[in-house]
Amino acid sequence: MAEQGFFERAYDVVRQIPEGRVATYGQVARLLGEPRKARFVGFAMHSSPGMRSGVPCHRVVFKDGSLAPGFAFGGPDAQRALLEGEGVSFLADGRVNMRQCQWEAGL
DNA sequence: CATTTGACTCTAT
DNA sequence: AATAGAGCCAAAT
Repeated sequence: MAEQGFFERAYDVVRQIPEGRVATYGQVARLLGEPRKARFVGFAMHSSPGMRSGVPCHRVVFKDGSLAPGFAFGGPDAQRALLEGEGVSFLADGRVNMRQCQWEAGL
């Protein structure tokens, strides 16, 4: 089963994100070996079947720890509640505490 | 087959 | 420090 596309590979990486942890689009893209395709990672999420397929797109955030305002699965507000439910820490700015919850592949 | 677009990121001002 | 603009590359039309 080779890669059916960049998207499928992106889902595979995002799917490996443990609970209570978040990853940036760029980081996921880097794990794929293509740090320049950060845009496609997010693009893949939008086009992806969603968490229904086991792709926790809500665990994927910007490098700043912020989300995609208006494009989140129901609003960044919902994502905050969801991540908090997984044990992710949040800042007063409404951004994920990357320093504490950014997923580190291979660690 | 060529053009447009897009959940990003970096660099410059 | 914050804001603005350009770059990137693959998939969809």
